[in-house]
Amino acid sequence: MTSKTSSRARPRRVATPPPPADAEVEVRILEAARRVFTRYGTAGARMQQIAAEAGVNQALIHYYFRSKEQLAERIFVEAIGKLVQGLVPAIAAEATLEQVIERFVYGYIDGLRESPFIPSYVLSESYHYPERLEPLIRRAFGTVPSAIGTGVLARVTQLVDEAVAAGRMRPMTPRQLLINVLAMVVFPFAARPVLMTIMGLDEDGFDQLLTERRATLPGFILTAIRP
Amino acid sequence: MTSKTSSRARPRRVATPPPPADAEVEVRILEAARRVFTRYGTAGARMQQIAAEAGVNQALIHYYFRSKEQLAERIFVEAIGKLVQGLVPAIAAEATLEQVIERFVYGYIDGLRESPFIPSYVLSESYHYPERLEPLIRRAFGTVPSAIGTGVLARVTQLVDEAVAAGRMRPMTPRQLLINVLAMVVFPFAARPVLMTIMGLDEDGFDQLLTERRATLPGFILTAIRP
DNA sequence: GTCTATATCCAGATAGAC
DNA sequence: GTCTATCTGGATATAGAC
Repeated sequence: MTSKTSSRARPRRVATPPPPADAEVEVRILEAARRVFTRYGTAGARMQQIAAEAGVNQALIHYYFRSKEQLAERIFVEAIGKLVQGLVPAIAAEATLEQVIERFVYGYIDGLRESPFIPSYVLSESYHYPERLEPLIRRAFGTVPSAIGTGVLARVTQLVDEAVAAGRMRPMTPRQLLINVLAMVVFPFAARPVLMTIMGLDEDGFDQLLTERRATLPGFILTAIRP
Repeated sequence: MTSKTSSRARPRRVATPPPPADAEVEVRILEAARRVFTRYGTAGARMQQIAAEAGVNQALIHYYFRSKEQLAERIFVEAIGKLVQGLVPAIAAEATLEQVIERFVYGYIDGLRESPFIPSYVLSESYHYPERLEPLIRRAFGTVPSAIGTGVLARVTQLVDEAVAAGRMRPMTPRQLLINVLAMVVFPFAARPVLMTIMGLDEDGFDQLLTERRATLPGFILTAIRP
């Protein structure tokens, strides 16, 4: 359906090494698309702006990526990947619940500070196109999306059971714990503009708030799960 | 600037009692607009769909609300109002920190369950049009936005000081506590589609999760602040 | 106030020269 | 591969009859 000698000018995307330096333009477009889509969302993004920021013209974007929709999907899948990648390794590590929580909080906050717009973008897109969510996640990870959740939850359950059995933790449903931790780490990023506005913070002020947060959040959570 | 005998056909909006039954169409449009804007966001919303859902034609929307932008602002301000209204009364009440937290969690979760899309909508719009946020909040409350935050924070500080002095709580910056509570209450709504997808939940399953959450969250928070 | 018809604009996408 | 020029559709907004 795609690899025939199509009469349309479309670059083949096959399992061969990428062209030497050819990729440069494509990369510039992708970077620009990342900026524009994450900032304005799929519906608000303009191909013209992507073209301008990439230093090319609109036609070239269509040459490389066919349509706005395909480009948008690509960026979204990428972003979802980033979000989940930060979650899984910390949780998979061989450690106690307390260590996992602490490492996750530190690691995820640090990771998000480097891409602070990802949470807002992903949540917003997921909300506006929920029906796309499942197939896109499936494409990103080659598995049913709920399998990710199930996998993570299974591991959290294991850690919780262990901690409860050892008397270090009071009983608690793993999924609520997971949501609590996720919420406290991700929410400040997702609500950033609102928090900045009602708290009267500028960029630096917000950054300080995050630093303070990183230092105090693990303690808060670990206290909350004590027996 | 608005009340002169303008030659343009635009309904006057003055401080007089609303017309008897005339308002019906306007209300239908507003309700439709609320549904469409909150669901698709300003950029994704279509005037045609609002017209269809209101059972009128596009021209009539422009007759009442002049432009898409003005209508969008109206809906957004309304939504912000709902979000903040749910926050302030619980916090203003004469009670201890523990009581305030418990009441707030119950009240806010219950409130959001009735308008479950408000958080996603407000966060998404705030992210995509951050520069509009301050004037809009100012218009909605007739005060500088940060005054809201400052007011809330002042009250939380008071409650925290009191609880710490009484030895019921370990020291903690009020703003981090506020963010923690807000995060845990709001995040599940804001991340609803993502959570449903990766946890493999349908509407009912998610509803159950919220019920479970309502029951367990106050305990989690109150444990976290213990000395 | 409410409608139909239409103007206007703008964005995504394509054609085709180089 | 990359460009300019252009097509086409769709969306907001207006004109004007009723």
